[in-house]
Amino acid sequence: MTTRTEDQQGDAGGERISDAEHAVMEALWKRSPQTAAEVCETVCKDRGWSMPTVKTLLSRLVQKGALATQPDGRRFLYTPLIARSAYVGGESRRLVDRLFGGRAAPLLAHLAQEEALSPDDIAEIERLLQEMKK
Amino acid sequence: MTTRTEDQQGDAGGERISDAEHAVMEALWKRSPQTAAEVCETVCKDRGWSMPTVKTLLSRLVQKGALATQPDGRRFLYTPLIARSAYVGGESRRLVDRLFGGRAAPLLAHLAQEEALSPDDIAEIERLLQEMKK
DNA sequence: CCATTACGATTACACCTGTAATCTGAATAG
DNA sequence: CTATTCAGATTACAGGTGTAATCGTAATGG
Repeated sequence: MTTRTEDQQGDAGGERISDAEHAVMEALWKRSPQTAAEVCETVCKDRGWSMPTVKTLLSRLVQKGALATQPDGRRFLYTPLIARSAYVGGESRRLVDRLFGGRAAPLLAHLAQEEALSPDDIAEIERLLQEMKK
Repeated sequence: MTTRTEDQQGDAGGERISDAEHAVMEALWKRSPQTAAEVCETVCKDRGWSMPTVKTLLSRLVQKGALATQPDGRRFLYTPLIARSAYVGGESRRLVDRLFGGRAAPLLAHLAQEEALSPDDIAEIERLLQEMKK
């Protein structure tokens, strides 16, 4: 059973994580726990956000069960509840299911056509395949 | 330059195509041109939609520049303006950029871990890589 | 003890999306 | 010529998303 109909990108809570929220998650996957201010430090630059925006996103992520909060005096420390690999795996599967009927090979073909594959990528993929076959 | 900052999934119009809209596009990529009724024939079953829903999606897609209309008596014939390969390529690139820093190899690794790669897939990917190296 | 700060919580609000019902005008049946 | 039908257009409306301002409260400086 390679194709899975039900989507479920990260389990924990099962709620979908939006694009903006994802940026916040990335910051916390890179390092955690962090305070809201620290997260902002990381993402506000890149995305042109202000603190309130980050606060909102953090709250929504907590609601969605994607982050845990741990009180630290007057503030919160935020920690991811879903692993990056779970999220990434889920999103990848979603794409492959939606666009390629669940088959990864056509995806690779497209990436190749789009020149998204460098020679290094090709070498690395071959290495991966070798390992997989073992 | 493997990583592209600007997103641009299908060019024509540049507007993003939503999930529901994508289902309609698929029907028209499979065969075109088609009338709204014909499209509904294809998708209403699968998605549990009614005609009005399909009409709305078709209209939005026309607005977004993803579909062309060609009057046929009282009704319209709809034809995709963006190629499926362009859409699929764009979406794939978006995912790879967003989650894997633009590198395809880690994506493959994840698909492998998630067991989304069958032995057939692996064989086919190897074949693709061989061709690419030529 | 009081004024200011620094947080998280609440509220805001416009746009997008999913999902339709209703309107309007033209073709067609009688 | 008129009533019905059928197509696209307009409107609807709740929930999600991006992006924030404001509120309430607890700590902190003086």
